Amino acid sequence: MHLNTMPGHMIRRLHQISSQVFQHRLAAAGLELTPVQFATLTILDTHPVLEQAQIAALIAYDRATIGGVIDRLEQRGYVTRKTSVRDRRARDVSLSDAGLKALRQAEPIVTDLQSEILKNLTQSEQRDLIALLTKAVKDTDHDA
Amino acid sequence: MHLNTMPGHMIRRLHQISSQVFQHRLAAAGLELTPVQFATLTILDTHPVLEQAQIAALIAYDRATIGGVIDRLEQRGYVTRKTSVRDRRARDVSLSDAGLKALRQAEPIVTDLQSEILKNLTQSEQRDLIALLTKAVKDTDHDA
DNA sequence: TAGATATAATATGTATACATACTAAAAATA
DNA sequence: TATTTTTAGTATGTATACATATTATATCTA
Repeated sequence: MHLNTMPGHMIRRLHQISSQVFQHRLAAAGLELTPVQFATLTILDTHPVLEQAQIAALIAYDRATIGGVIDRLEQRGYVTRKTSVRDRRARDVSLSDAGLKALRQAEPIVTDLQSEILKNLTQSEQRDLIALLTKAVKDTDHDA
Repeated sequence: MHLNTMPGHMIRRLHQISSQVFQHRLAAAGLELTPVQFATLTILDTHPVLEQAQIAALIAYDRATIGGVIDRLEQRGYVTRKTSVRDRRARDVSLSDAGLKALRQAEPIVTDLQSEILKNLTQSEQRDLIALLTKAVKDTDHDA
């Protein structure tokens, strides 16, 4: 059994590299945002108010995990959370001014670091990989 | 900022799909092995004895994480661990009979599930993706 | 509309994943 | 060889990641 021929193994390793580059680059810029936290802030930037379940759906996440992510973002003052008037089970989450500021600081760094994740590939290969990843992830149903 | 054009985000999502397919397929077969546990057993299958640091290096892992993985594999009787005679800091890890048996049961399922992870891609696209992943992960130094 | 079903979020438990600090032991070097 | 540096593993703390169970609230349906 050769791990290096198994996409699952290679995907795990690239994900690992990706997370590390992200964390290190942001830390080097004095920011402390995880990839998931960044994704959450990004989604909230284009949707003024979202319930946690909607955030989970938009960035393809588990509801339980998102709860913790929002907890930490709220503690740091990056998002606000209040019970929805429409549905008292739901919590309306919004980006705060501080959250927007952090997001704007992070954006150029995150854009920049993408090519570092794929620095072993040529520009053309990077485009190919992104296209393949996009198609691979395209939502038919991997869960069915 | 569009998450869907960022390799980091797409890689995270594909990794997520990959982990879920792995977990569900193995559970459906009555086996409870995580991707990392499987990778560890696989490496030990081709190396009779390995120190934890060597395992970490071979499957590209953190030493602290591997410690926990080995703990759980040892608890379940899949590996044995004893202090190295050559270096009293190190622990020699080996596959047990039970571990080998679990590995042999898991192997065909894991081989099988790889194509399910990439089921949105054609055979040719799957090959292209694996080639690109291999090159992307190729060890120059992402950590430097 | 009452009872069944579904859903939003939380709580709990397990397993990565990694940084940092720590201990013990080995290796390097002055 | 004494001292410094490095290394192997563990401990601790934070943050995903997800399964399962629970609670509160909506929604569906008989």
